[in-house]
Amino acid sequence: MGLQTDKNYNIEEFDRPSVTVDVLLFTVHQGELKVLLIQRNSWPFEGFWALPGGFVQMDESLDEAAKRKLSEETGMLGVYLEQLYTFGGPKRDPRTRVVTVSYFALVPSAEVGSFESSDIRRVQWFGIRKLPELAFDHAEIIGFGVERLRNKIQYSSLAYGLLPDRFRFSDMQKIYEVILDKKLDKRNFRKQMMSLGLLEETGEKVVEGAHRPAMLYKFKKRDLVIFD
Amino acid sequence: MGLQTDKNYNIEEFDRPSVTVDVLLFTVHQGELKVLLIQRNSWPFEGFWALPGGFVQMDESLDEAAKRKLSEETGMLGVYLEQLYTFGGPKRDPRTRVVTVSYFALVPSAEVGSFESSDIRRVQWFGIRKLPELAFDHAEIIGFGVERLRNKIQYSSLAYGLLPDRFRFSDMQKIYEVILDKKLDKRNFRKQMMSLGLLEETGEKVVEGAHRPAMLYKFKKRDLVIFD
DNA sequence: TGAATAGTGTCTTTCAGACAATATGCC
DNA sequence: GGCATATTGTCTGAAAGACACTATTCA
Repeated sequence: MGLQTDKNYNIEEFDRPSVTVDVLLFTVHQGELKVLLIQRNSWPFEGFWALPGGFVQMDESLDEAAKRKLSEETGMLGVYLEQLYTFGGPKRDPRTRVVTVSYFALVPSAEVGSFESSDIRRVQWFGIRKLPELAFDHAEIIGFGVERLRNKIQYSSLAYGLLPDRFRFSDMQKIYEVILDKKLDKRNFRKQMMSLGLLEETGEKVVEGAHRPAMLYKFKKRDLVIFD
Repeated sequence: MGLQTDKNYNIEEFDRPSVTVDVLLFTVHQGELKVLLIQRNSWPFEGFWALPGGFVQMDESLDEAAKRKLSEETGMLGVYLEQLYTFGGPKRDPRTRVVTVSYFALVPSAEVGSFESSDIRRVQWFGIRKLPELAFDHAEIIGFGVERLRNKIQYSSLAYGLLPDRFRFSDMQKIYEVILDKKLDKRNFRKQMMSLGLLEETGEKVVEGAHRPAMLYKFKKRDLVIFD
């Protein structure tokens, strides 16, 4: 999938790069870490999948641009966004020089499938081990984001963004196991999480199936420090 | 120091931001954490101090731009650079929209004073507690960089960039103490550093003054993983 | 009562932090 | 010998990791 070129496009016509934002939206669903992608419907990389994103407008901050693009392209609102890294190799976009500021976001599994796209392009979640053909350097960006996710989850209450308001301890443990790609010990995991002092019991229980019901927990405050 | 404006400058003439790089060059010198600044000699913020940096050219990567700018403005070569964060508020530069990708670099104290500027502007090190009036949002960028420095030093062999080839344990300890802004215990510090397995004795000793000479140490490999 | 998941405690090892005495060289 | 810095080890408390049994519900 070599880069395409277009003779009608004069790269010298512009003396400054374009600036875009790209958003890595992660979730854990059905035991897999997934990222949201959008299928491109125009050159370049027509038909390839890409991260939601687009040009930064002159009167909005980078954070605002990321929030806006995520909302426009996926319908997601109120998602916590964090700047990840800026990619700016001179050849990463065949149209012109494009510098992209990547962002990183997390949503609970329940949101999967709840987005509404404002245009005809397809929007879909992909397991990070089963990615389709990706446009631009988006494979690299996703790799970078996954790496960051793995690092951060160990030192922050990052899982907050991936869980619904109320959840079972086993739900939370599964999320950690999927991201870290290893089994964790139930007792040690509970000890660690509780020692952070961020969780509280709700008193509610989930009765489902032929086994002891699970207590539901929630994070103590809405204004948590989600990332370090 | 409100933002200045220039009626001759038509902000609407451009539909895309300019992209710059700014380099935070840190060192520890005489018991202080210092950052290198350059005095501006033109509008805007004429006479104010600013981080070395400038526009990214169309055919160079962001990393290359940072390296080039550092070299052009300070004469420093072969310095390890790491991308820090991208600042892109719509009002941060009164000329036009400017998105700046900040970089982070470290040099040993011995390099202080050894730079040569290729133009007339003044280049000078400032202790981070004694900063002059800064241009743009550079105070914020420096604050961000110092924060990152403090965080990283605890989990990486970051001090490598701040030390000369051979150094005493007490040199290294002083650097940690300055950055973390607290006294450390000699014995515990030595234990921790040695347990990383990155240091080795050189066999050389420094004889200077009326006391026991200190052994010189060095980092084991040139191709260290300097940052996590 | 068997199947399935929830929930709990102890022991060991490891790491961080507090803490003080001896070693070496110069004057 | 006195001074200045270098070098070294032990103890304690906290946290991480290994490890197995009991509890609850439903079929």
